[in-house]
Amino acid sequence: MGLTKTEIFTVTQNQIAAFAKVIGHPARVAILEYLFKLDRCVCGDLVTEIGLAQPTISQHLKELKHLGLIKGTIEGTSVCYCIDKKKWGVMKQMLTQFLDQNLSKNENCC
Amino acid sequence: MGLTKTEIFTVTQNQIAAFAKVIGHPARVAILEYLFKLDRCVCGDLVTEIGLAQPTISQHLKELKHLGLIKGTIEGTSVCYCIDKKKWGVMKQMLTQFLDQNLSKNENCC
DNA sequence: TTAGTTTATTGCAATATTACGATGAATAGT
DNA sequence: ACTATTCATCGTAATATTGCAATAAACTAA
Repeated sequence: MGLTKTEIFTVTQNQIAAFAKVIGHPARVAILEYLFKLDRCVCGDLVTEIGLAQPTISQHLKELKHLGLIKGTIEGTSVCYCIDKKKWGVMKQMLTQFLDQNLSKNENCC
Repeated sequence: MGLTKTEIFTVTQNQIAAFAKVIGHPARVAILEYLFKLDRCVCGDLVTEIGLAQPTISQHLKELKHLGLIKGTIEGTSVCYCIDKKKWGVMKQMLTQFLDQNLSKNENCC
């Protein structure tokens, strides 16, 4: 069907999945890394930096914006994007907690 | 096209995306959480626990296994799954490093 | 106003993902 | 051998994602 049955999972499980999903594409990873590297609002040069067509980049930015991970401010003809640090912190907390589940208790298995 | 252009990204970017992608579905989040909760090999009851049809669960397990996050050992008629702690550690390290990018340097932006 | 610049949106094609019924393969118990 | 159980695979339908050309929208500068 291609349609995720979100209703049978918890809110937290769906949120973790949503955050992870948006990172689950190398173009979006590259965009986020670039925004972090410059550590300022980036106006325009994302298309040449990443190497995908402008509509494609725009679409990836839209998804990142939709989750709130980046925010864009209009600056003349161009739009400047940067990380939303608050939302990034929320994501980091959720994913870290998921990744930090205890690995060690049981050693006599597998 | 529906086809990711992996060749224009770095190996690390693709790996981060691949790990994140597999977590990017609530069923797989639920499966992993359940395996952690029990902290032992789980034989069989994943289907009833998660609430999706058996072929669907089997497919999600296959993806988790393909990335090496879980391993399954045949135990009579059933197959027992558990977290591959070593691989989990690798993923945790990669994603944590990505999430820990410095947020603080520049405060006079956005 | 006109032309140039930059980003968003639309429309489309190709591929991927999600889900499940039906079936197959392997084993255990009788 | 027969049956039941469990998991994997196949086939299929529905939806989602990725990518880009074409176009629109919004602003700047002359």
